[in-house]
Amino acid sequence: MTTRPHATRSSKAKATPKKKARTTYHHGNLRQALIDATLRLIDEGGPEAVTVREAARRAGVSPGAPFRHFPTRTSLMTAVAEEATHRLHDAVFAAVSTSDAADPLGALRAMGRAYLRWAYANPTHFAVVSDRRLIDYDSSASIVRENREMQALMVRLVIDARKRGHAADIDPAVARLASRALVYGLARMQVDGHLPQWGVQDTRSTEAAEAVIDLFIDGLMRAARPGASAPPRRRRRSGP
Amino acid sequence: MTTRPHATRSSKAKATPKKKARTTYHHGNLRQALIDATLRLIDEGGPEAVTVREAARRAGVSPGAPFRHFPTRTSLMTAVAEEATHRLHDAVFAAVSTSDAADPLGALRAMGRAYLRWAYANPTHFAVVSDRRLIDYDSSASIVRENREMQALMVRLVIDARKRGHAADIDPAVARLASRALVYGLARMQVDGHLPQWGVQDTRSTEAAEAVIDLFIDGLMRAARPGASAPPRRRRRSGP
DNA sequence: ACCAAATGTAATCGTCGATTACATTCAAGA
DNA sequence: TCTTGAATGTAATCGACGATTACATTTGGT
Repeated sequence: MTTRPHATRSSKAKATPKKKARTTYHHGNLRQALIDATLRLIDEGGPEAVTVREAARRAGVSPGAPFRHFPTRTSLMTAVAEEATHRLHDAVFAAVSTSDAADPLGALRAMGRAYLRWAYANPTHFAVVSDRRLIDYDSSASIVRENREMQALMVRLVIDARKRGHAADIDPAVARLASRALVYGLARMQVDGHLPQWGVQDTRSTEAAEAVIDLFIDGLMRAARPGASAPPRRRRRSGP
Repeated sequence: MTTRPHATRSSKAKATPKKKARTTYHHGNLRQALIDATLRLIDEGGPEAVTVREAARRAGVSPGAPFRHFPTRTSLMTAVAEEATHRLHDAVFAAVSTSDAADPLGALRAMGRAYLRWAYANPTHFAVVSDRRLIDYDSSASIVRENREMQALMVRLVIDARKRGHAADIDPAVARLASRALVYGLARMQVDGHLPQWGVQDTRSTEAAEAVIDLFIDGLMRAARPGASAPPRRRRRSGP
C-alpha cells in the first residue's frame, strides 16, 4: 500500500502524457486495458502498488468505470492472475510436449526449466500468480483447473520415472514436494528480491537456476541410485 | 489493503472489548504494543490487513499516536520485521551451535530444519521477513546484518563440508543456491497457501518439509558422491 | 517546584475502494 | 432505417486510511 500518496499523485496524470484523450464515449476494450494497466503498475511498484483508480486513470476513464468490469480490486487482480496462469500453463505444457516421452526425468527437467524461465521473464505475472492472498483463488475455475493440470503433470512424470527405474527409490510424495519447493523457491526468491537483480537481458539468473534444476534431477533422482538403469543421457541444452 | 472497510469496521471497537480504557494519559509502552498489535493483525488477515489506525485502536490510543514511534506504515512493518529477523536468526544459530562441529552437513541440516520449524511455527513473522516489498530493508542495520550472518553461516558450512570431503563435488555456488531455494520454497509455499493448511498443532507439514531436507542433504550432497569419505552417520533425530 | 522533553489528542488533507443515480452509446429486432 | 433496451462510462458520495500539524498532558531531571 498502500497509498504512498505523493508518489501516486505525482504520476497520476502528468507522467503519462500518452493518454490520448479518448474521443469516443465507450472505451472499446476497457476490460483488457485495465488488465494491461494493472500489469504495468505491478511492474513499476509491485502488487501492492495496484490501485483501481490509477488503472482507470491510465485507461483514460473515470474512477468508477472499472466497477462494471471488476466490482472489487481483488476481482481485477484475479483477472490478471487468470491471464498469467494461462500463459504459464501453456509454456509448461509446450515444453513438456516437445520432450522425449521415454525420458520422464528429462521431461521433468524441461518442465522445471520452462516454469522458471517464464517466472524470470515475467516476474510481474508470477508475483500475482504465486501470492494467493492477492486474488480470490477459488472463484476462478480456470486458475484452479490449470494449476491442477500442472500438478498432475508433474506427479505423472515422477511416477513414470520411478516405474521405469530412472528415479531413485524415494518416497514420491517427498520427491514431489522437493521438486515443487525447489522451483517455487527459485522463482519466489527472484521475485521477492533475495537474489541479485540482474537485468532481464542478463542470463545469469536463469543459468544459475537451471544449474540447480540440473543438479536436482541428475544428482538426486538419477545418481542417488547409481545402479538403476538410466535412459540415454542427453547433454544439457541439447533439447529445444 | 487495502481496506476491506466493512470487515475492518466491524472489528474496530466492539470485537475487542478487552480494551481496558487506559486511565493514564501515557500508554507506557506504546511502541511494543503497536508491534504486538500489528503481529496480531497479520495473523488475522495477512500483511495486507495491517493498518496503522487499527493497530492504534487495539493499543487504545488515538490514530495519530503511532506517528511518534513510526512515522510511516512501512516503518512499523520494518520494526516488526526487525524483531522477527532477530528471532529467526537466534533460532538458526542456536540449532547450529548445538550440532557436531565435525559434521558440517549435519549442521546444515540442523540449520535448514531450524529455519523451517521457525517459519512454520511463526508464519506471520516469516511473511514479514521474507517479503522485502513490505519493509524498508536497507534502513534496518540489524536486519541486514543478521541476514548476512545467516548467509555466511550457510556458506561456511557448505565450504567446510566440501573441504572435509563430506559433500559431493558440486559447484558450491550451485549448492548454495539450491539449499536456499529449497528451504525458502518450502517456507514460502506454506505461507502463500500452496500447501495443505493443517493446523499449527499438526506436525505433518513440518515432517514433510524435514523429509525434503533430509532427502536433499543425504541424497544429494552426500550420496551423490558415494565414494567420498563420510562422517559418522547419525540417525535422524538423534540430535537435539 | 519547575520546566523541557516525551508522548498522546484532535483536527485536517488528499487518496482510496466501493457504490449509487444518471448519461451516453451501441446493437438487435421491427 | 428507426427504436429501444442492454451495455458501458460519468458524476457524486461515503467511510476508511496514511500522513501531518497544532495543541494538551505527563513525566523526570534539576
